[in-house]
Amino acid sequence: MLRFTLRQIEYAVTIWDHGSVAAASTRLGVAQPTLSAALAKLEQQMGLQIFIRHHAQGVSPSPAGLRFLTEARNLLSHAQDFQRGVVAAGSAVEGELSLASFATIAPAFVPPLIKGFMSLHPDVTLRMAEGTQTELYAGLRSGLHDVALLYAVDMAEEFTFTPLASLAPHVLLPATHQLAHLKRVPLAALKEDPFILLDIAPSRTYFTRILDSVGITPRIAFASPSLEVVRGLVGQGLGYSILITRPFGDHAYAGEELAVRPIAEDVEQGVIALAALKQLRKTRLVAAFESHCVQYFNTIGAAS
Amino acid sequence: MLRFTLRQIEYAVTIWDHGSVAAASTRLGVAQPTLSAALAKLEQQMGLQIFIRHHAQGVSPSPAGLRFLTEARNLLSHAQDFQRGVVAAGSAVEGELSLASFATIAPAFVPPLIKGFMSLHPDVTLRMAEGTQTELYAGLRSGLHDVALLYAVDMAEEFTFTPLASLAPHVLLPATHQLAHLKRVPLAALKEDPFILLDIAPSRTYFTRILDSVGITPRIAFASPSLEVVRGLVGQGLGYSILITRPFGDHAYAGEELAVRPIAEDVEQGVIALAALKQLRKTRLVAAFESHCVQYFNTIGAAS
DNA sequence: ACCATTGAATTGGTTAAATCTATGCTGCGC
DNA sequence: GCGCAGCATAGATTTAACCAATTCAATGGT
Repeated sequence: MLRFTLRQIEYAVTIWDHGSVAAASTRLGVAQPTLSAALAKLEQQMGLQIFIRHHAQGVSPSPAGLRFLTEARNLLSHAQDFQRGVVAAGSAVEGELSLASFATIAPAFVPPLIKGFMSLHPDVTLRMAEGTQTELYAGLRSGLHDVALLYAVDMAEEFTFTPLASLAPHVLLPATHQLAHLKRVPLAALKEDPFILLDIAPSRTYFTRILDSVGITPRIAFASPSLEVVRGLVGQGLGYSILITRPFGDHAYAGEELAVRPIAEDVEQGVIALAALKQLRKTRLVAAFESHCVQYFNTIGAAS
Repeated sequence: MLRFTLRQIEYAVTIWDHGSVAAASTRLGVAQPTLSAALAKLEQQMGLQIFIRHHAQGVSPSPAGLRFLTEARNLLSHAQDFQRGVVAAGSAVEGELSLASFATIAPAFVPPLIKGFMSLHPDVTLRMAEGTQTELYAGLRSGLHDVALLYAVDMAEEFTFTPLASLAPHVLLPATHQLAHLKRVPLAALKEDPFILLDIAPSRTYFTRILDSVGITPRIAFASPSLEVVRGLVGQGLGYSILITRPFGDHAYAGEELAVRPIAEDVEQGVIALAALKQLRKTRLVAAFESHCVQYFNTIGAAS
């Protein structure tokens, strides 16, 4: 158990600096007896006499007290530095921000987002992570991440969601497909085609829900958790797919040309949101990042 | 003003270590609501949420809280180290001891004293100083020295004195003096000789008091604050002196032979004592040094 | 030699803080 | 769904911090 308080240390060091209890009391804004009693108690708890009292001439440190006070001042500085750091972390936009992002969202949006944010707030260190929706939620719950960039589905009560953008899914066809010449492809026309599923939670349920909404029960030929593998399979002519994420250049990894077409039907859009734990009080840093995200997605006009 | 207490820090770190308020409360020996309230207050004062509460599953640090706790643990360790140091300084025989000594006492007694003490307590650092009686008293009063080795004269109420040895003064004559052949020299026989005075406070008053006690008003031919100068003057045949300190080999600096003789009359002895400030609570180190001094002077049989 | 001044300690009473016991509330596992 | 685990709240009590007024001791000026 600690036998002293920081306040006692602060008092003792101030008395040392002023060479007098009375002078220190005005400096600290407390009454002189308060200091006198606090000092006496500190000395008693430490079992060490710190000051020699000179009647009507203040006090001066004893030899042992001098060593005590020197170390005490170190400790006090440490405490003050600590507080400065904490106050800064809570009130200024600086420190460390842990951002997690859904795997298919990350490549397109995270780089420009953090570039913009870092240029606004150069003192911020960003820590990044990717994962499935389940991992992101677990990470928020456990305090691993401050915020997560994800699709606004499976939204539990315990999180707050700030909608950032609404993205339309598109149909992905081999360039050689007979419907590839259409500006907009009706899903109904693909009813009999083999379907290639991007199989990550929650994308899996989202895409099947879309097909269900237009009355299609897909014939799932392949399923892969990798976006690029799905695109490659489509490129090989093995079926069609529905995706939201659209990498630059409509070619698969191996180079096969792909046809990317809007869906003719009116289907549910994918809403990208920034999620955070509801019970967690927002730091200024998190608030700043959140508003930067909103502003960024407004700028690129992704919200439809 | 500091916005936290060491106790709050201690509580927060313990909660972190146990991952639970309840577990930490049993560990700390306080009730669970105490911790709950203390934590809530700390978070409020810091303007920062430190822990995420998981219902029925304890708590875990938030991202910002983790940084807070890491720094907080540092501060706590610092405080604990500090306390360990202070407790050790108060209770163990180690640390620093500031010893002042009267100039004519120092050369003969301080070296063997500190040699013996250091071999008993190797962890002690000794700081030494010399001075006149006035300077020694001032040094004790101001906290410059823990203890002072001096003659027990001018003993003010504010000091404690531990008598260590009682030393008889001796007469110092030129070897060629007509009384030099006597085993014991009566001061009365020197009534008309010129007197050479060691002129340091309080030696001056001590020696004149001795002469006064045997009915002599000395004819002071010379006075010097230096022991070796006095001995040299006697060696030159310029008079006699009375001294307590007796360097090895009865020769002056320049080599003249001196006759050192006991005083025939019964005169006041010089009492060497260890003085300390009465109002200053003794540390264990000071007490150990004091008893070592007593024991050392007993051993050499200097107390008569 | 006296007296005013300075500065620490003491006293008594008040307010704020820390802590306790008892109880309520909420999600998790069986 | 029901019990259990674990944090939060409420009310009461003890403890600590603080202040105003006073006392006491030593210094310095007249």
